[in-house]
Amino acid sequence: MDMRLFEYALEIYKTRSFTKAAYNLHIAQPSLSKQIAKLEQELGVSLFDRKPGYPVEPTSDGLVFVKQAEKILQMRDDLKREILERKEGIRGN
Amino acid sequence: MDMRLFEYALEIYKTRSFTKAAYNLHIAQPSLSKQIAKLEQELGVSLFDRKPGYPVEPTSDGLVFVKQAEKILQMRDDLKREILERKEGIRGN
DNA sequence: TAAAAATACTCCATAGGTATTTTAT
DNA sequence: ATAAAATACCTATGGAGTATTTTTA
Repeated sequence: MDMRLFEYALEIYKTRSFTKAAYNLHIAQPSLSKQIAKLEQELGVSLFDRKPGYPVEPTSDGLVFVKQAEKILQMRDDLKREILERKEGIRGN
Repeated sequence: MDMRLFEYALEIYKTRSFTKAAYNLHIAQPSLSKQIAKLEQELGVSLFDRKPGYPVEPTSDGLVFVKQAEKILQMRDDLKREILERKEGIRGN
């Protein structure tokens, strides 16, 4: 379960669509479907309800997952930025 | 920058050694060295000071990185556990 | 000279791609 | 009939391995 999957799940949540999410993530739709299917298998729960003709809906597990994923991604980005700041700031310690 | 790298950096921090960390992580020492080198390049900072004959020391950037990495890994594990609990608990929502 | 990390390759697992099929409206 | 997701199969990137060299105390 790595962070790429967090980004994938989050984008599906935001767009309510595998096709749109894949487009925004710059990967092909089947690649995205496969990754999510694998993640759902690994967790043993379904994260999204799909029904052709309707928007993709997160399950209650999916909602928990996506919300926490968002926090974790935020922390990672904060860390990256902090290292950047330390590198460029006037700081010799 | 994915979570595998967080685990790698954390183990080096704990053991103060690439060789011991690689052993604990069940990967070869050169593989670990390569991954850390790549990470350091990506961040543009050095995370660990190596000197043959002395324990590996985290740099100040390395310390910041490792501490935050630890928190992020903890959150990921919490999420995994939470999904598990929801699956197995008496919960129908 | 002995230890630990770095290099230089080789290999393979899997993320990702293309083509097609299925599904529900 | 259509649009979106799933399935089947193929490709290739990069994570990991083995062998070897470098470093410095």
